[in-house]
Amino acid sequence: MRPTIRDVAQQAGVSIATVSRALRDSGSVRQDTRARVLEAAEQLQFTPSRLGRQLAERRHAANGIVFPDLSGPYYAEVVLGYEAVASERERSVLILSTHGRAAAPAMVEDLATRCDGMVIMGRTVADEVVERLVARGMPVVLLARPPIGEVDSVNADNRGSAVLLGRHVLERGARRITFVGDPDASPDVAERWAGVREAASDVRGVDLGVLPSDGFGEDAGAAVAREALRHGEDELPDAFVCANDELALGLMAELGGPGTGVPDRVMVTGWDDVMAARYAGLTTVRQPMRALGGTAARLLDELVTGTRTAPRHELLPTELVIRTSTAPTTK
Amino acid sequence: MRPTIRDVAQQAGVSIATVSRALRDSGSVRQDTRARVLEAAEQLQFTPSRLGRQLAERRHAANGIVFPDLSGPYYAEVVLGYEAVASERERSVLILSTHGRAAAPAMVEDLATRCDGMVIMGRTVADEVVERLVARGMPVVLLARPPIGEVDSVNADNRGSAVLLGRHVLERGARRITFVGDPDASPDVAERWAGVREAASDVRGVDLGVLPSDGFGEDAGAAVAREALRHGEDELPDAFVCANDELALGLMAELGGPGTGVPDRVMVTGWDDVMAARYAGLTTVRQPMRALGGTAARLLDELVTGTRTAPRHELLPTELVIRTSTAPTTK
DNA sequence: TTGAAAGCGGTACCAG
DNA sequence: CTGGTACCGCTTTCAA
Repeated sequence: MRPTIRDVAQQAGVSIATVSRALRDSGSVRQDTRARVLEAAEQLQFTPSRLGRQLAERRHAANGIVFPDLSGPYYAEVVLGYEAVASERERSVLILSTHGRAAAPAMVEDLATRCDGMVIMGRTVADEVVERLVARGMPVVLLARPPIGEVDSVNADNRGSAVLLGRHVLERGARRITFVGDPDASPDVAERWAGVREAASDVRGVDLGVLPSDGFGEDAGAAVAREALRHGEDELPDAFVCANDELALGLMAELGGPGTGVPDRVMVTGWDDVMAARYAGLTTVRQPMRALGGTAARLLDELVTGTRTAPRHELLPTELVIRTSTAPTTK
Repeated sequence: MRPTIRDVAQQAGVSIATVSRALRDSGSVRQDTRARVLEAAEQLQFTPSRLGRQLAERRHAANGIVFPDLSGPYYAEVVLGYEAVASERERSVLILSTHGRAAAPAMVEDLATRCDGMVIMGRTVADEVVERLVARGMPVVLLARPPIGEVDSVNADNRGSAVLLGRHVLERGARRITFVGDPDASPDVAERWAGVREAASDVRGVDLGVLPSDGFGEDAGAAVAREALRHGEDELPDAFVCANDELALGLMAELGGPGTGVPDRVMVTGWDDVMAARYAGLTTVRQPMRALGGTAARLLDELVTGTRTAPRHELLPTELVIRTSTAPTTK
């Protein structure tokens, strides 16, 4: 059995109160008493029980983070940024991936009982679930998800970058533009679609449509491409603006390269700037993923420690990365 | 203040013992009593305190996982596989990334006080740290790290795949082979290097060397390539066998493509099969990353629940993925 | 079937 | 400076 504070007290010939004080440098303890306690603790290899301490302090010293999935480079980087800041602040990190499971709300509620505050990402649980948590006093920060009332939020500037991206393809001469990806599937995607629409509205004669994909993987992109090609080349738009890089990469692979495909017959853009995007020459938008996670951790910490009460909504800048998939067409 | 079990007891007009029994379906409680309790709990929106429960049960119902970093697709997938299995088993997941910080041992020790068992990946902390934890009775599973005594371990078959990979480039005609990556930096890499050596030892006239890279990123690969080119083309080996895909991709980008670079002048191979590898046509080795995490979670669960005591060492199969970076040379 | 009470392992207040 | 002790919120044994 692991030694308890009582064992140490006995060994050192003092009370448990003194042991507690000596070990945590709180209150005042005479030098030699402290020394005796420390020695006893050392001898017994005593480590205070986290459980006992947590109960007494009524805090977990842990934060949660809920994300839909960890696949792809995006979420992993965000979680990493979160973990780095949280552990700097002496708080452990509990992760929960919902995978779009129906039980997600229950899982999130459960997680809430194990931490002092949590970050909730994107499309994981409904707003009602978030509101219930907040109502119960749980500090919450939303990440990659539009603000809900007074709840803190951290987002990349999807809208702004989408406008820039839209203008970019318009400048390159695209007039028939198809947005690929389901805006209803994620708040981020909805913002991107809105931004592209905004850019298009500044130019007349633009033919803009949306093509909901079946998911956001490469195969979904490939499927979209095949479907588009099936309708004949004349039906092809000038540019496919995709909701993320995987879609775009799948699409590009199917459409073919320079000369007869991308970018000469049709431009393609993505979002996220994954590593493969560089190798494929994909024009895309880079997000500060680490910073998104880090900022969320910081905001949450302020909430948990009570340093701040007024809600904050952070919008982090993104960067347009122009590559060959939108190179000036030579046709 | 959140309601406690006492509030519910009072509201329902029973003792806290009865509330506990009713809520957790343990012991026997009369139907109508149970109903009263449930109603009271509902009215008060009572959720049992995890802290109280954990202390009483003396368990955390949480598992930890320690990894060096979450960058790159590899660790993220492993963690995801781990989380999926753990949460299936009703155990929360605490993550800790050491980043190679000097404080890593302390962080791991700290994590150990917050969970019932933990998975320790690769090069995060020294064997002594692991042994100390195990000696103290903490269930531990090693992941992507060679077995230590009786401690459970889960690994991909690095050695075996490395042999296959080595034979592959030999078959393709390579005789001067350079292994890129520092075998001392990670047990996985050491195994891969050993496998390549083994393959080479079966053929005579092979000139095999190792070139430690400065890290495992694309820039490290690029640096290696530049250095190699600086020595003149005659000094170039027939094949660069890289410890991972990022290295290989950085290397390839610098060496140039078909005709004058890869694969005609020099072959390149990687490890991991990241998404970009497909687009770059990189021959590589695919690991069952999700399964690595999932298996570790399963083993750990057996240890924590006491279902199994005999140590196990799992070796998961990997798959050689041949692409154009080792295409038969035409020179 | 139910209640009283003894922990679980700490923290922190209050006397001395 | 130190000790005694009342919690923190729940689980579980023991009697009734």
